[in-house]
Amino acid sequence: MLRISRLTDYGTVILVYLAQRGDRLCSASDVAAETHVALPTAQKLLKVLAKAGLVESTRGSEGGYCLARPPSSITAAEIVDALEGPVAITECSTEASQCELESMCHTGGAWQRINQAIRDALADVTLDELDCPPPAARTPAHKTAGVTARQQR
Amino acid sequence: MLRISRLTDYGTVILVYLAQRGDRLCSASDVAAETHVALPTAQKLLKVLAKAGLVESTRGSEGGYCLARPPSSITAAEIVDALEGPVAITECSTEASQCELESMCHTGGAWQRINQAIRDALADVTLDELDCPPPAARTPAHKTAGVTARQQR
DNA sequence: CAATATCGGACTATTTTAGTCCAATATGTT
DNA sequence: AACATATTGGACTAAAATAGTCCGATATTG
Repeated sequence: MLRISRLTDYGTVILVYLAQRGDRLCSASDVAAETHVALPTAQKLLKVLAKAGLVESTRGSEGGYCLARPPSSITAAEIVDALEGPVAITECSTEASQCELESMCHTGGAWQRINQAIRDALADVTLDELDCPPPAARTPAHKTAGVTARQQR
Repeated sequence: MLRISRLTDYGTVILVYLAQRGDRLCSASDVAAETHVALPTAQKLLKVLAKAGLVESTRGSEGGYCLARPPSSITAAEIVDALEGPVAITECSTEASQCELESMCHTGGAWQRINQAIRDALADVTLDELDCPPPAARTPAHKTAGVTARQQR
């Protein structure tokens, strides 16, 4: 259905939470408790985010995670890239793969354009914008105004 | 990885082929042979596309499929909608679902905006634009210029 | 009436995604 | 120095979405 994975969704919530905490370190347990993401899942996500360089980790007692950069410099595109790999609408956008079977593959350029447009849209939103529902302005004409779902398990 | 499903990819190829054929009827076997999509899969896709109103079907001997509307009036958004349901980046964009757990769901408005941007990008591309690599103009600055992959089975 | 082709649904297999767990390592405290 | 706490890394299982297949029914043409 052309959606981001649940893990990416959870990961975003976690990042938003870390953004709210500022520079203070948060253990994985803290994050899980506050965001209502299952602990093992939160641990997994924090590991991935750390490897991607979006959060920094401190080991040992009193250790924990915090954002590696200010929230205004982290974009949705980076988050998606970190959690589910580079955006690639069509299959061959990433790998060479066995295409061009007799050059009958007429679809191509346009999907690349769409892909780029999506990337642009993602790059345009930063973490601090994800923090809170829009400041009453922006684009108020949305039909399905429900808030993002999130379930415990 | 935020990609369209393979079926949607195949479906697009099929629609492009039908567009090239103009008003002439094509049997599912024809389509499968020409597009190199497995026959049962092509049948399935054509059924879905017919139900969505993108193609018209004629039964009986000498029957087949053809586009229901001119290619310039069919957008990528419609194709995606038909083949994998409405675009909904986040889980609750579609159903009410059990969200707002203690109103700690701060992520919301921004994803809706991203979702809308993606829809706009999809709505901006029509079937005849998907037909062929871009007419040398548009946005020539794309890095990954590979053509979309498609494999037999 | 026979041949061809869509229609509609059910069904299986495959792949991707979620989620869990455990041993190892690092840091601070007693 | 030893212990408690917390990250790290990888492997592993379970669940769900996606792909792909098949069959009987229906409609149309010759």
